[in-house]
Amino acid sequence: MNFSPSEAYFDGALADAQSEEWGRLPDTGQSVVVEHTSANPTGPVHVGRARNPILGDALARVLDYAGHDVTREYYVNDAGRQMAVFTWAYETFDERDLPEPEREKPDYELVRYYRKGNEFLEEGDPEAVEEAEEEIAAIIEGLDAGDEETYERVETVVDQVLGGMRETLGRLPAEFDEFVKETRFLRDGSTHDVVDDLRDSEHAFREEGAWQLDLEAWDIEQSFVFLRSDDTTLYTTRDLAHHEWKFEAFDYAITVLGEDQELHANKLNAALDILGNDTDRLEEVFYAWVNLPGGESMSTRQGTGVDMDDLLDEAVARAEEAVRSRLDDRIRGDDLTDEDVERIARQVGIGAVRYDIVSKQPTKAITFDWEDALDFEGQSAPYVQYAHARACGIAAEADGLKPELDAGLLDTPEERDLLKAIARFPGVVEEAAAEREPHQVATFAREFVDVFNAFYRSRHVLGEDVDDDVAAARLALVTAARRTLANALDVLGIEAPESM
RNA sequence: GGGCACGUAGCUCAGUUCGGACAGAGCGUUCGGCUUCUAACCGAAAUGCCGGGGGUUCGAAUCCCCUCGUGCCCGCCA
Repeated sequence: MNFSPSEAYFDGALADAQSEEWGRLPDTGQSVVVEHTSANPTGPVHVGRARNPILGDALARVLDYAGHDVTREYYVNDAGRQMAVFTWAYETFDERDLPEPEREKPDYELVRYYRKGNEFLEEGDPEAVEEAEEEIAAIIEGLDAGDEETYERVETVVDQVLGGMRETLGRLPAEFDEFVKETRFLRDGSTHDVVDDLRDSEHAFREEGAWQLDLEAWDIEQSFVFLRSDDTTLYTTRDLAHHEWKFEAFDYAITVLGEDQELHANKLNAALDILGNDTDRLEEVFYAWVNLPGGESMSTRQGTGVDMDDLLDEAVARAEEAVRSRLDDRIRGDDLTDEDVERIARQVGIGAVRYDIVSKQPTKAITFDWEDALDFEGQSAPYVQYAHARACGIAAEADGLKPELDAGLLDTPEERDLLKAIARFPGVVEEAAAEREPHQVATFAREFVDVFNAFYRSRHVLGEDVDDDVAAARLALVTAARRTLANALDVLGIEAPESM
């Protein structure tokens, strides 16, 4: 069977793609909360977890383009043992006994206490360690009981560290609509309500003083402890209350998690089911680790790994070098100021890092490699950004020419291929959103550029040998291509420079 | 031991849901292209038992079973 699209299809795509809204789908009326990153506020964001904010942010963006009402949530784990250890360490150790911070930034400054505290607990004098453990336990109990003073002590640490982390994440950029603190569900009593409800369920039992759930019916062999024998709650218990809040506030909830969280997620789902929730409204997107070349994993506690700030700085520095080295043989006469160079370097450098991560299937493990992450040629953000800048260049040189929306004048194979590629974009957004796979948009963007470059090479817009009406139609085509590129990059959270 | 994921050119990866044309890109290698809207680009060449074995099918990278390798998980941690 053979069929081909009608002229109306090409005319429609050409017209629709002139809009800044190109690729956006009609409102679904559905609210979706995308929880991502949610890294414990223990120290600087490192590259080992870089996939979470980049994937999560891109996922939120593609769902937004697909017409959902998206809320981006960072769940702040401020109630666990880690934060109790951190708070104790912060109050106990003297700054004079700590090494110099790697950066003048609160997350780098405070993580020194956290590392020192952990080191002490591992290697310190047993009696002193026991004493410390008592203090730590007191903090956990204070939080669990909703004690205001304890809450404030912990908050002092959490808010400072989180502030530093937010700054780093903002560079990607990964920004959030809500920072939801775990302690909120202790202070409002909802965690303890969950405990009461679970205790009444037919799956609950008590063993060695701890309350737990038998999840055999969900094919989970390990039981789910929801109340310790000392009657304090666990992270997972609080997460149940957290998710009941999500069910209350949103139609749909998606969580971006590392693959190590899968069992936890399954247990959480089963317990939410027991509590009578519609767990079809909850979904997880898992990603595999970013590891270091030697197979070493990145750890905040141990201080191994590459800090995200260092990666981004290096990316921007290399991009600036690339921009400057090209300044001399630029043909286009738009003199770039130092400010322009810096802006472009930032857009290109950070875009390259983002694209490197967002373009791959999240379930595949990545070994971090400086050269690969900072490659500005081939299948990369700069490749797509460059095509966008070229398209902008044509528009900038086209003074006086008015675009003409007439696909009938665009009948060469290169023009037809480009029209078809433009027309595909909304469908790609729809598919990527439905599958929760932002990397499909990255693949589309790269393929789109191949088609655009074929057109760019063979069909000039501005030239003495091009008829005026054809030039006008081609200008409209270039505008549509430019819009497609800009919005595809926008879905991925990558900026589209108008000049490079 | 059990569960989940991954294995496609020297390297990094698309394609696997929903089976269909000689399996596609980029990097690297070899050759070629800036008096023409930006060469961070483009063209050409070489490179593959799609981890292995079996099965289903007219047809399998794709579905099923087995197997090998790698990562992650199997806490009254988060």
